This record gives sequence, C-alpha cells and structure tokens, in this order.
Amino acid sequence: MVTTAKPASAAASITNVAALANVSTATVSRVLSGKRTKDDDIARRVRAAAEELNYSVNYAASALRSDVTNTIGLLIPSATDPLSAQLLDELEPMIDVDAQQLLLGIGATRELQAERLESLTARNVDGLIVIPAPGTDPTDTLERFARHTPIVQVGGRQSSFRTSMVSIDENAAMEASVRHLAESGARSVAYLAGKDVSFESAELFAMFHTQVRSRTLFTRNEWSQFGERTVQRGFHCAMRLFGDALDRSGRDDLYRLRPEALICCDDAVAFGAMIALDALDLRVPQDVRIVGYGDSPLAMTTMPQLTSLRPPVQQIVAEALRLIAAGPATPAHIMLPPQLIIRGSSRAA
Amino acid sequence: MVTTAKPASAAASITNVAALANVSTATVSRVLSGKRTKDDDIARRVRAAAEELNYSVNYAASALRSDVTNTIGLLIPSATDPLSAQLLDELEPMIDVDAQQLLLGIGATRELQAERLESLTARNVDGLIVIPAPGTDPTDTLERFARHTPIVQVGGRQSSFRTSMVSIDENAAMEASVRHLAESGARSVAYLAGKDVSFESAELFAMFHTQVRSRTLFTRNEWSQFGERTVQRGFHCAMRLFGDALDRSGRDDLYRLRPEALICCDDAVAFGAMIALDALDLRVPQDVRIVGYGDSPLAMTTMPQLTSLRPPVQQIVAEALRLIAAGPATPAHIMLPPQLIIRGSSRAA
DNA sequence: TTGTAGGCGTTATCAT
DNA sequence: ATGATAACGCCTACAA
Repeated sequence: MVTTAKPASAAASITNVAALANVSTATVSRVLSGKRTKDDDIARRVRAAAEELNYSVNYAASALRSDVTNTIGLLIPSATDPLSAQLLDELEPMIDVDAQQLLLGIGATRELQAERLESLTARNVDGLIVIPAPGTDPTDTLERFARHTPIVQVGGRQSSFRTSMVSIDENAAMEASVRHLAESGARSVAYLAGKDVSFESAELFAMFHTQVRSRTLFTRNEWSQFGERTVQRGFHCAMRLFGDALDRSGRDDLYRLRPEALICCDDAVAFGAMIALDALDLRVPQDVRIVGYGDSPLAMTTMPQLTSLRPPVQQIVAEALRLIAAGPATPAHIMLPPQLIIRGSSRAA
Repeated sequence: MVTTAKPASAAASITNVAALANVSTATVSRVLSGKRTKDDDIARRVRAAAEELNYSVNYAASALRSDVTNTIGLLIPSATDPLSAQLLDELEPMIDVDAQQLLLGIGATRELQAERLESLTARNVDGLIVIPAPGTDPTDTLERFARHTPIVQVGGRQSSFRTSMVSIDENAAMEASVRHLAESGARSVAYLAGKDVSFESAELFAMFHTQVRSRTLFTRNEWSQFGERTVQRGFHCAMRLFGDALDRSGRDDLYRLRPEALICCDDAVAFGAMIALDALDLRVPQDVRIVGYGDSPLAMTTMPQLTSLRPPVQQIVAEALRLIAAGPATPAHIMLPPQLIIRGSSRAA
C-alpha cells in the first residue's frame, strides 16, 4: 500500500483519510456517505481518521462526479418582502440539516427573475423554490427549466400543471376572519382590500361578501375599497368611515352607519386604522374590532395587540422541500391556510 | 482530429464546443474565460460554437480544477433583520455582474453562526461577508477561517486587525442629527437610545451629550433613556415627556420643560412617539421635531413623513466586495456614515 | 464486503 | 499563441 502524505497546508482529501485508516478510498467514500451501514472496526477507523485530519468533502469534486450539488436554489423578488424574508428564515435551517446549502437569487421583475433562474440552474441546483415577482405569472419561464430541475413555485398565479406550486389559501383566511369577527360579537364589517395586478383581489373581495352574507353580518358596498397596503391608507380609510362618529353616537342602529369590525389586507393598513380610531376616541376592540394580515413583528407592539393572519411559512417550506425531494416527475398543487392569531384587537367585549 | 458528438439530451461540454469550432479544448477554455484577449477569427468561432450549443460552464469542474468557486458567502443573523435584508438586496445584483453566486447562511446566535461559517467555508467560497449576531463579537470564530478565505465583517464590534471590517459610523450619524435639529430651530432635544448588550450604546449616548453641548442645545438627563426599539416604547416615552403638556403651554421657558426635538434610535420608536404626540395634540415638526434611524419603508408613509438616517448599504457592499477581491492578506477597517434623509418631521418652521 | 481503476469537465503545465 | 495531456477529488462499475 502506498501511503500518501498530506502537506500540512492543504485540505485533507479522501486519499489521506484512506491512507491513515489503512483502507481504500472507495471504502472511505462509502463509509462517509452512509452507503455502508455497518458500524464495525473499519467504519470507526475511517471516521477517526477523517476526524483527525479535519477532513471535509470537496463538494466540487463530488458534484462533478455524481451530478448532485447538495444545493437548493431560492429565487425571491426582494429580501425586504416580508413573505420572502420569513421563508428564508424558515428554509435555511431546514436544508442545513441535510447538509445542503442555500443559493439565493433576487429578482424584482419578470426579466430579472428569468436571468437569475438561468444562473441558478447553471449551477445545477438540486431543487428550486421560486416566489414570483409581484403580479407576475412565471409559468412559461419555469417550464423551460422544469424538465431538468424540480421547481416549486410559492404563491402567485400559475397556469400550468407542469410545475409544482404551494400557495396560501386566501379564501380560507377570509372565511376564518369573518367567522371570528362574527363570533366576537361584531354585527357589521368592512374590508380594506389590497390592490393587486392580478384577479386575486377581486376574487377575494367576492369571497368577503359571500362570507358576510352567510354569517348574516351587515355591510355596505361603500365601506369597502381597494387600495394601497400602507399605514397612511389605513388612516385615511378609517377617518372616512368613522370621522363623523360623534354626530351618530347613541343611535341604536349605529352598527348600520359604521362598521363594528375591519378586515385589513395588511397589518400596515390595520396600524393606520388604529391610529385614526385612537385619534377619534373610538375604542379597540369595544367599538371596532380589527383583523390584520401578515402577522408582522409590529403586530405585537400596538395597543391593543393586533389580531392577524400568519402565513403558514413553516408548512410551505416543508411541502416545498418534500415536492423537490419527490423529483420533477410528480408536480402537485398545494394550498395551505394561514393561521389566525387572535389578540386584543378583536376579542369579544 | 476526433470529433466528439454531443448527445442531444446532455448539456454541452467544452469538448463539444472545441469540436464544433475546430480548436482544442484548451483554446476554448482560454477564450471563454477571458484569458485570451485577442478577438480574431478563432475567438469568434469559439463563441459562435458555444452559443450554438447553448454551452455553459460546469462550475463544479471549474472549481475542482482551479479552486475558484465563483461563489460569495453571506452570513446574517436573520432575513427579517432590516440591515441584513437591505444588504441582501444590494449585494445580490452586484455579485451577479461578476457571474458569481450568493451562498446564504443564517444564524441568530454565536453558536449557529459558527456552524454556518463552517458550512460556508467547506464550500470553498471565494469570500465571506458576515453580519454578527446581535451583541456578539465573532472575532475569534472569524480568525479561524480568515487564513484561507477573505472575510469581511459588517457592523458590530471587533477586537482584532486580522480580519476586515466595514461598519456604520454611528458617531457621525449622531453629529449629523444634532446639527440638523439645531439648524431647524430646536432649542432642546432628547435622545431615546437603544439598549444593546455592547458598549456601543453608552458610547453613543456620550456622543449625544457632547454634540448637544457643542451646539449649545438644552437637554435634561431624565429626558433621555435606554430602551427597546419598539413602537410601544416610543409611545410610552413620548407620553412621559409630553403628557402634561397642557399645564405648561404658554410658558416662555417651555423648551426647558420638554424637548423640542427627539432623536430616536429606531424608526419604530419614532412612529410610537408620533402617535403619542398626535394623541396629545402636539404638532410635528412645529412643536416637536423628530429624527428616526434606519429609513424603513414605513418612514415615507407617516404624516408628516419621517426624517431618518439611511444606512450606507450600497457603499458597505461595494467596500466589502473590494476588500474580498483584495484577498485575505490586507485586512482593513472602514467606517461609513449614514445619510440623513430630511423629511417633514424635522423641517424648520 | 473490499479494492482497483476509470472518468466526470475543466484548467494548468509543458512542449511545440 | 496553440495543442496535447495530466491532474483536481470524488464516486461507482466491476473485479476479486
């Protein structure tokens, strides 16, 4: 047997380990990659040698030979997008336990995303998770790569069954919100909807009305509007809805003149509404119950704390990784409902 | 010359390109990697062949042979940390122009960061940018890897000159804030400071007093306190400072009884203060000028819009990449001042 | 079960 | 400047 000396400066290779453990490189490879299950003396010798030499695999060599890079690609529109950030925080530790690594691409437009998709697949990632740029249907771009790499789209719209998708069940969220508000004693409700490029907003708006009717709650068309997802917008909407509150107090059909509950498309809108209500001396939740969306960290810092819908990020990640592991052959579409986190802003009186 | 046919299914390799262009693989490699500057017929033939075969390098093979992975590692405490998110958004496009890719690690604690650092360096990243976990000095961990990989620490404390660091010049930020408030007509000022584990907070607090004195502004020790970086904290502090405002109105030494300006350690604190001032019927900026920190997206949605300090993220990224390119041999420490974005909350009356 | 040996695609070395 | 060839470290088909 030829003993291969290891220069002190360079990183140890499988050959050095083999020499030290007195076995062949093939055996070292098999032991360390878990293809050899027995835990006998040989296995222990190999592991001890690897430990002593501070050996770690050369992923480049491994990938070159086996076409597996132990790398997951993630493409997001922006790290400052809350859903993307939450997904990142959830995803990174989950893939690390498989000794995989996260290759990140950021693209805020359809075109940039297509570019990044090209770069990521050129790196031979083992799987790809994509959050589409806002208002974008990435289907045809994704399909170009789906043949070679398992791709999972998270959220957004999609017009094909060639690639997998995991998305948030917004209709279920609306159902949960309305039901909760009805049970908390609200008799009327308004919906400060989000303004999206897609049809989704309109669909959700219809869902709101369906749910309100089925709970025999009261609402007025002019109460609910589409708009920006900003604090300012929430403030203005609430001012419009409740601004002349004093003139009306005491009337026993008050709940028909102004809503007793607000469903907001975003926590920021809810914050703005709460500021306005505070300025108007209306109490939350006694006079007006509020439900936000997104469960942003700030939701716990308002007074009272904001009831909000938390995106099912953990399940999304778990499902996405499961679909990637299943390979590109078996695309599936999965919808997961957000969780309603009930806090002070919507509790029953 | 032996012509190597390319199976339609597999990806094209350098060999296929060489065959099609009627040159050797060595020449193809040289042309495509830019080691051959001349743009003669050969170069054009090679590029045309690569284009036609839709060739793209196999990074694994390239890395195996040359020890360059075209990969930058980034280690952050959390994607929901604003600075980390902004850095991500800024960094990703800048390294993409070098055809590099971003390998992301997330670790919220010292221990997790050490683990991720291990994983990232095991991937042979060409360089590493690290934002330390809050209140953590990563120096000794970083030094273990700095010998082999250029590492740049962003922000935080550091006790060594073995690794490079780029950080935000908080003292310059404080100087700019106080100067601006003095010039906007404020006669007194309070500082709602952040509560950190490190000494930094105390140092910055001292800097506040130094600057206030040199501008001959008025302040009281009990006005300024350390605390959380939350909306709630800002609300409470403002209520404490301005709560009995009505009793005092009209006094001509009013500016000595309550501050005419607030410097907040975080935009969230400023938001809370603005809510409180609104509730107390005090006007921003006429009665109280406010400066936040972080220039969060919400800063543009308040009324009036919030003056805030924007972290110099773009310069940070540029400097970090420059230091990485310079290699591990030349560590440097660089401080960059934030930019004061002046908006309505602090404009002169 | 273990060892031998060939090859993955690229780049560096060396000779031309 | 170009081409032939070896080598990077690992995995795996095949032989023992």
